[in-house]
Amino acid sequence: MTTGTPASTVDEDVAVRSRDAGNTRQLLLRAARIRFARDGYSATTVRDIANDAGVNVALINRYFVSKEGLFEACIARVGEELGRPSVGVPTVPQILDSLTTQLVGLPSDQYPLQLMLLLRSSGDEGADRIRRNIMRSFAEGMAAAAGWHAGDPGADALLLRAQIALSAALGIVLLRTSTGLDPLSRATEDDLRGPLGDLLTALLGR
Amino acid sequence: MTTGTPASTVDEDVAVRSRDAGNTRQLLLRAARIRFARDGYSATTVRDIANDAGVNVALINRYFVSKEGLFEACIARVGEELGRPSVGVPTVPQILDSLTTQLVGLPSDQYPLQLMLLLRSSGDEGADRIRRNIMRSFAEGMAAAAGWHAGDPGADALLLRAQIALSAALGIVLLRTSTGLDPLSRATEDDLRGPLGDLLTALLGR
DNA sequence: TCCGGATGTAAACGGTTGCTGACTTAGGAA
DNA sequence: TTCCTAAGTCAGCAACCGTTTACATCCGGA
Repeated sequence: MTTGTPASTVDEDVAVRSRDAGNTRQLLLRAARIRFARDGYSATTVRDIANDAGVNVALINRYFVSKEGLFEACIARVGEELGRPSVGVPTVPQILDSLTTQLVGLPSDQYPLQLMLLLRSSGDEGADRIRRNIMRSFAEGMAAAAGWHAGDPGADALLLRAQIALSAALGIVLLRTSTGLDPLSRATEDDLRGPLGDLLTALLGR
Repeated sequence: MTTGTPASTVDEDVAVRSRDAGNTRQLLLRAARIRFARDGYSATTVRDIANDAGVNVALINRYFVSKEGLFEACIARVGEELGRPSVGVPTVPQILDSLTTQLVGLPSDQYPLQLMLLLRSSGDEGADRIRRNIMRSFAEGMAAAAGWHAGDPGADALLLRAQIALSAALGIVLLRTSTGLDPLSRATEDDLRGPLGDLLTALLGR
């Protein structure tokens, strides 16, 4: 059952040196991201990842210590790429824009890898802590658009609403990718923007 | 890593006959539901389930053919219990009520098992089809509250909104149970009703 | 009372898992 | 050219996976 659909063996980066530790690390990371995001942690085997990356299995343990370590590196990379802080407090429409694009996936990838990875858990405390921190800051960014600011006492209600909005986004990603539920799974970015806009303003205000 | 926290070995039903196929089937189903819901399909082992149920492992294959078969039986039971058709078309407030209670879990269970199971996939086509059908009819029930009725041409937008509402509910369940994200994970039914009500009316109208 | 099917048990099967250690090989520094 | 280290290979381990098989045991109907 394991192998399944290969995650489109990564073969970009022409003119690579034949022996380049940094490059093989990247190859492993890219392949692992896709596998973990698409199939989940425990359904993914290290041999699958190594095959997709075109790399020997043992190198996973060399460069990432363990399967857990590789997963944690994937999650951490999501934190870096998703956590690029936009200068200043974003507005609700800005949040809507970035969310909808993240939600259908960047055109370069065929999956919204970042958000899909956020849905996955390995059960390991290290990776889960990173994941939680990403979500926390993500939600705080959304709450800030509604007037919330850090350390604000008694404003849990606003933070809760932002976290609910985040839940909705992740739920949409999950149902779009892991079920064939129509019209949701076939909906385009434009189809989603309207309902999602209503959802956001209802939770966070105009 | 597998065994983990035991899923509170099921020991209800006093005065059971010592050898009762129907009863052991139920024991296996209850234990499996908790494991699958809490840990996911591939992270759950048949030995875990059998231990929790206090039953020999081989009986899983006897009564459910395979691990897949057991999972499919769990999903099907969700369909039965969740799909109890309320007479007539529900109103949005009624949907809100049933959704919030389902969302925090029935007081008898410590988890919202029904919705958590809906989040899980085994990759098997049989179980996934059942899952999809449950979600479809669930979303159609919600859309009906907003005036949608089956076969309505061009009303995909309304069905899409209902499916987004369902996504939101499932996303909330996922984040509440699989991450320690506060205040969301500690929110009570009352805390959730307000934001969730706004969300529903924004998507489906009053 | 006896028997036969239903129910439960124990052990093992082949395959897969993550991981390791001993090894070869490439490629730059001397 | 030589040599040493980083990078990659290979075979295999021990544990675990889902499943099967052969066997024990119970219990209701004859």
